[in-house]
This record gives sequence, C-alpha cells and structure tokens, in this order.
Amino acid sequence: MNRHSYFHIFLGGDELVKKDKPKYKQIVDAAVIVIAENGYHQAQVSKIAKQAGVADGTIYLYFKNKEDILISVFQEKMGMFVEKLEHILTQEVSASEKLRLMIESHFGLLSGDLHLAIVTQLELRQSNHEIRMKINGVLREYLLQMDKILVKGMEDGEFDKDMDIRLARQMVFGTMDETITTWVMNDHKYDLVDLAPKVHRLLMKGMRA
Amino acid sequence: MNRHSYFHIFLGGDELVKKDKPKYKQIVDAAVIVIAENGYHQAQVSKIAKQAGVADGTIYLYFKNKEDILISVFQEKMGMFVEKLEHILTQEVSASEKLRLMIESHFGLLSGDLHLAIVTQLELRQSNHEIRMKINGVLREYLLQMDKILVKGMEDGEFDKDMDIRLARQMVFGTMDETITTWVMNDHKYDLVDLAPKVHRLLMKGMRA
Amino acid sequence: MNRHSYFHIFLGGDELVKKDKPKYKQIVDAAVIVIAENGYHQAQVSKIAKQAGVADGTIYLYFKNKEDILISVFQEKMGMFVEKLEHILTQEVSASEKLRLMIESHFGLLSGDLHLAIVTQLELRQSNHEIRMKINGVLREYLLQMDKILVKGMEDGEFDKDMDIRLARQMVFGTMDETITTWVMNDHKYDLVDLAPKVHRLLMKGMRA
Amino acid sequence: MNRHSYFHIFLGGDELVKKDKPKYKQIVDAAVIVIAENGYHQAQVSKIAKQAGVADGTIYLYFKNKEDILISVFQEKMGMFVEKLEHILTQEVSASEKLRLMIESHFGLLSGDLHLAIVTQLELRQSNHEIRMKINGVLREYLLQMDKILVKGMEDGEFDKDMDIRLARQMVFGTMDETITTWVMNDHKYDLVDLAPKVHRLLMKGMRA
DNA sequence: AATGAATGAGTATTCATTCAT
DNA sequence: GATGAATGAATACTCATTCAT
Repeated sequence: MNRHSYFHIFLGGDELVKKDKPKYKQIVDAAVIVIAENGYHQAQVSKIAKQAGVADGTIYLYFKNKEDILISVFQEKMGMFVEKLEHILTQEVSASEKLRLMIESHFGLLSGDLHLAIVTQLELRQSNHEIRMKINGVLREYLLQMDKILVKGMEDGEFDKDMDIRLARQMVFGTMDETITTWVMNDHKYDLVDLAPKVHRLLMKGMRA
Repeated sequence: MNRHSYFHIFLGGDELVKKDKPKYKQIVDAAVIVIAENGYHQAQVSKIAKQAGVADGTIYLYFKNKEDILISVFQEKMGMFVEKLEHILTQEVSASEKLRLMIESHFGLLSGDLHLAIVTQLELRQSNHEIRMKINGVLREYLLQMDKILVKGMEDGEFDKDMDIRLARQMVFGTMDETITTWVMNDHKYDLVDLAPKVHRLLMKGMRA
Repeated sequence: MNRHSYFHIFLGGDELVKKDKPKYKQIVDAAVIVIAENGYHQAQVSKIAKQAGVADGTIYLYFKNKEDILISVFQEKMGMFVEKLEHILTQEVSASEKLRLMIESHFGLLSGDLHLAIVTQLELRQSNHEIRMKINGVLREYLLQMDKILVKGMEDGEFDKDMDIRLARQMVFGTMDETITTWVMNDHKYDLVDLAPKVHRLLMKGMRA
Repeated sequence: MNRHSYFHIFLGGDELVKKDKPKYKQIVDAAVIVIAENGYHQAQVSKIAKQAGVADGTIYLYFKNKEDILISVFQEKMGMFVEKLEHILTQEVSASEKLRLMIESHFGLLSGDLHLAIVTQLELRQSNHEIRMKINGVLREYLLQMDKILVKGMEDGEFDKDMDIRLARQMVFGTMDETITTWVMNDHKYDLVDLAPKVHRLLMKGMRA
C-alpha cells in the first residue's frame, strides 16, 4: 500500500494529495506575493498564475475557485503559527513565559515575511463576508491554543483567577493585532520583535494575579 | 468662531456648505443603513440613493465619488466619538476615571446604534487600502485625544511612567476594538456596556504605576 | 391617469413599459440579425449591442440576461405568427381554406424575413434545454390555434372524424417545419410560398374525410 | 469485396482500421450515454472518456476532435437505420407496405434505445451549424433510400403520380420526426410503435393515387 | 438643483486539445 | 498504444459615473 492510498483512507485523499504536490505551494506562495504587492482587489487569478509560473487553468486543478485560494493561503500560513504555538505549549515553563514566547514567535513569523504580514493584517480583511467567516474558523484554532496558556496561568495562580477569560483573550489578541497592524502601516520602520518584551510586560501587568 | 468655521478655512467652503444641507446627512445616514443591512460589497450607490430617497445623480452633487461617501460616513459618525471624548477630557477627574468614562462612552455609542457598529467594526474594514488609510487619518484625531489621558495619567503618577505610550495606546484601543468586534460578531447577544468596567479594570492593571 | 399607469394595473407594467420603448425592439431586431449572420454560438452580447447601436450595459436595462434576449426574440416574432393565425380563424371560410391560409401566411412571414427564418429554423435550436423549453412554451400557443382549425374541420365533416388530432397536428407542423428548414438549408434557392398550395394539397389528402 | 473495403479506398485506411477496434465503439457508445444523461452542452470529452473507461488523451487516438465523435455517433447509429431500410427495399411487397415497414422499423429502433432517441431527437440538434450540416450529409443516404420507396410507389401507380417528390419526402420524414420528438419530450409515456399504423394511414392518404 | 437613462471597463472560469512520459 | 497534467482562449454581466433634460 503506497503512501497515497494510506492517506486516502484517513484524510479524504484528493485534497491532501494535491496539497503535497509542488504546484500547490507554488500557487499559495504566489498568491501571497501578488496580494501583498497589488492589493486584495487587484490580485486577479491570472496575475497569481503568472507569478506562480503556471497557466490560468492550472490554478483550477488545485483550487476549486478564487475563494479557495485565499482561504488556503490563510490556512497554510496560519498552520505555521499554530505549530509554533503547540510547541511552546509543550515546554516546561511558566504561563507568563509561554505568553512571552508566543508573542515573540507571532511577531517573529510576521517580521520574517513582510508579504505575509501585509496580507494577513491589511489585505485579507478586505475579503467578503463569506471568506472572512472561513478565515475566522481557521483563526479559532489558534485562539483556542492561546486560551490554554491563559487557563493554565489562572490555575497556577500566575494570572488573576477572577479574570474574564474572553476579555483577557481579546486584550492579548487585540493588543498584538493592533501592534502588528500599526507596524505594517508604518512600513516596518522599526523592529517588531523588539516590541515583544514590552507588549508582554504590559499584558502581564494586566493579567497578573 | 465655532469649530466649523475654523475648519472652513482649511477644508474649502463647498464641502462645508454641502454638509449643512439636509440631503447630505440624509445620504450619509442612508449609507450606514444600506451598508449595515446589505454588506459593504452589496452597498451600491443606487441602493444608497434609493434609501436616501434621491436620484442616483443627486449623490454626486454632494459627494465627489463613492469613496467620498464612505469616508464621510466615518468622519460624521466619528465626530460624535471625538466630541464625547473632548467633553470627558474637560472633566475634573483622575486619568483612570477618564479612561473608564471613555470606554463606557465608546461602548455606549455603538450599543445605541447597531447599524453603525456593524459598519465600523465589520463592513468598512472591507474597503480598499486607500479608503482605509483615509479612515485611519480620521481615527488619528480620536487616538490623539486618547493619548492625552495616557500622558496625563503618567504625569500624575497614576500610570506607569516607563510605559511606551504607543504600545499602551495600542493595548487600550486594540482591546476595546477586539471586544466590540467580538460583540458584533456574536449578534449583540450580551450587553456591551456591562463589559466596560471589566475592560477598564483589565487595562488599568496593565498600565498602573 | 396616464397610459403607463393604466397598463401597470393590468399587465404588470414594468415589463410592458420596457417593451414599448424603442430600444427594446431595436435590441431584439439586432439579435435576429447577429444570430442569423454569426450563428447562435457566435452571437455575443457585445455583438448584439454593437448592432443595436447601444452600449453593452444598456442591454441589461431591457433584458434580465442573454437568455432573456433569446426568448424575447422568439416571443416577439412568434407574436406575428399568432396574430395572423388568429385573424385567419375569424374568417368565414372552410377549414381547408383556413389551413391553406395558415400555410401561406407561415411561409410568407418567413420568406419575407430571411434572417428570422435562419434564426428560428436553425440557430435557436442550438440553444440549451432551458431556453428550448421556454421557446416551446411560446410555440404551444401557436399550435393550440392550429388545433382549432383541425377540430373545426373534423366537426364540419371536412376532415376525417377518426383522425388522431395529435398525429394530425404533428403531420401538419412537421411537414411545414421540414419544408421550411430544407428551404433555408438550400439557401432560399426557390420560392417557399410557391410550395404552399402543394403542401396544402398533400396535407389535405391525408386528412380529408 | 465487402462494403467496408469498398469505402476503404475512398475514405482512407486509418479511419477504417480504427473503427474496427473495440475502443472505437466503446467511445461511441459512451458518448451516446453521456449526451443522453447530461445533455449536449454538458457532454465534455473528459466525461465521455470516463464513461468509456479510457483516458482523455486516448479519445484523440480514435477521433480527430470532439466534433468527429458526435458525427461518428450519428454515422454509426444511422448505419442501423440504413441497413434495416435497405433490407426492407429488397422485399417483394407493395410500396405502401414498404412505407409501413419503414415507419415501424424507424420507430422500433428508437423505442428500443431511449438514450439514442434522446440524443438524435433533442441533444444532437443543439450542435453547431457545421456539425449539423455533416449530420445532414449522413442523413441524406437514408432519405435517398426512402425516396426509392416513393418513386417505386409512383411508378407502380400506388402513389399520386403528380406528387412533388421532395415535398412528399418532407411530409413523410417531417411527420415521423415530429411524432418521435413529441414522444421523447413526453418522456416515452406511451408506446411509439403503436402509433406506426396510424402514421402510415395518415401519410398514405396524403400520397395515395 | 434634481433626475435617471445610458455608458463601458474589467475578470473568474471552463474545457477541448496537446505531448512528455 | 495509453495516459492525464497542463494549457490558454474566450465572454456575460455589474455598477460607478456622466450629462442632457
């Protein structure tokens, strides 16, 4: 039994097989570049195809439609964030330290891929309701992992036990998001990762027991 | 000399004269309703005209183009927020109390106009880069007033003197924004203003000296 | 009360008002010419608009979509056939004579508009299932009138009383249709109306009592 | 020398050799099924290949292009009709009886293959001008055989000697065609072959000397 | 000032056909 | 012979904006 048929059974196959092919990632990466450089509304399928070095029609061998490309971009890239976060969660450190690592990791990933930062913070937010809802679905996974840090911190007495977990999450994510968006809008003039410790300290003061 | 005539000098007369005419507000209000009820991408000029009870062409007697309508919506409505905030700044209370009043006022205004909340938190963010930059310009005035509270609090020793003012502002605004957006996305199931004290407490802990 | 509001009450208004405007007929006539000269599959909306002397977008002020244009072409033109047939039905002549007049009228109308003949006999039959079903609906009205001649002839003893009305109708319409299509495919080399008496005689022999 | 090798000389060998291979018929039969079940415009080459159990590219080893498949469908199937008709022509019976046998045979063949009936009466007529002209070429052979019955009948004094042979053929074929199409459109609710004697009688009355 | 009919630029997607393996 | 991944041309429709009335 080959690898393909193995996955076919557990994961539905078609989808995964396509994601494994080099052109799938090629197109996703092309989409990030085209959207970042041209803006969401000027990111035509033909432009993405050209950037990926494939024919327009080839796009549709790997994606159902344009919407599918955009959601896949977010899914593929968000995957990196979730992976890093999951790794942080396994470490034997305090909740505060995990929070610091998360902020640093999050800032670091976006600092290292300016195109991606523009796409996630500015451009993808211009998408229509339907796409945004699907993106939110992907984001939820990340926020659920984030919650684990907060809950652990509260249980261990590091964070305020009476804290409203939803508000705390909104403060953490809202602060990070606002910080990154401002950085992107200021054309990355300063170093984002340098801000991580300050952001961490600010948030910690807010949540400390 | 009132505030309007002050701006009159800098912004050009035509604009202002038109803003005083009844149809100007009529169209702006229609735009809020149409965008909230149909979504940003389904808010055609003809729909706004119909809602406002004027002909399509009439829109262009009051607005340069569609973009101008959208920016005007934000400008006109944001005006209310700035006015309230300016009033809070004149009060003889602590910076912490001013912060609380601001959050409460901000939440209150949006709670009282669900259409506006949908438009500012969800729909207007789907606009293109250019419009978003202009909206940010309008928002800046509000953030500058907000900064005054933070600076005053730091000077008075209520807030941490070593705080990075930009980060603090991002935490405050990011937390509020994220809280409101979550509330809108949850279809206003709970009372937003009720969350104000909790948000205030959370932010205060973060900034306290 | 003006003419428009009068019709509005009885006929649904919008539709009719548009059909009365000169551009409606202008576009329908342009469609016949474009389809006849370019073939069904090469009759793009932009070509029809150009032929009609209007902008592409104008088409959509008068027609819901391309399908609507095609059905309207058949409806408008078939209207002439039905009108003539209804007039024939009012005449005080034998069923046989009515049949002769119908064939002559049918052949005459198509002889007089070669574009239309090509469109109805060859091109419109290439349309998809949905359009064809709608066209058949329009055609049904014509066949119902035709049935009246056959029924009258049977009642009056001119036609065979034991005739299967459905088969008789299929023979009459099938023969006419096949005759016209052959004439169109032979590039109108001979005179179609000249064939009317012969076709009439042939059909009459088949149906005579 | 058989009929095939006769044509071999005039039509080129490649064609014929391929027609004898099993995959040729496999693809033709698949095309009939796919067109009947999906409609002409939804009968993509890839669907036909799938139904035939071959790869898309394989189609092009047996057919020049898609058009060639469609014409071949008609040719192959029409072959059965011509064969039956040729057999009828050899029989020692009256022209009227031959006509009856032809109608019965024609109705019978289509009754026995509903897919084929749908394809020839409805779907293939949606093909473009060029294909339709080629189909008519194939049909001509059938009509030429049919003419033989009419000519014989006229010579023998069974049919009206003054009959216009072309019109008579159009009546015969038009009536049969219209009858079959109506039967197909009515979802084969009644028995088509049962109608053969009635159709025969109707036509005979029309042509009788 | 107000109208609303007319304009026309711009784009996602399908599918017959090819050709390297 | 057989495959199937890759190609790329071709087209209906929307809607912001104009301008004659």
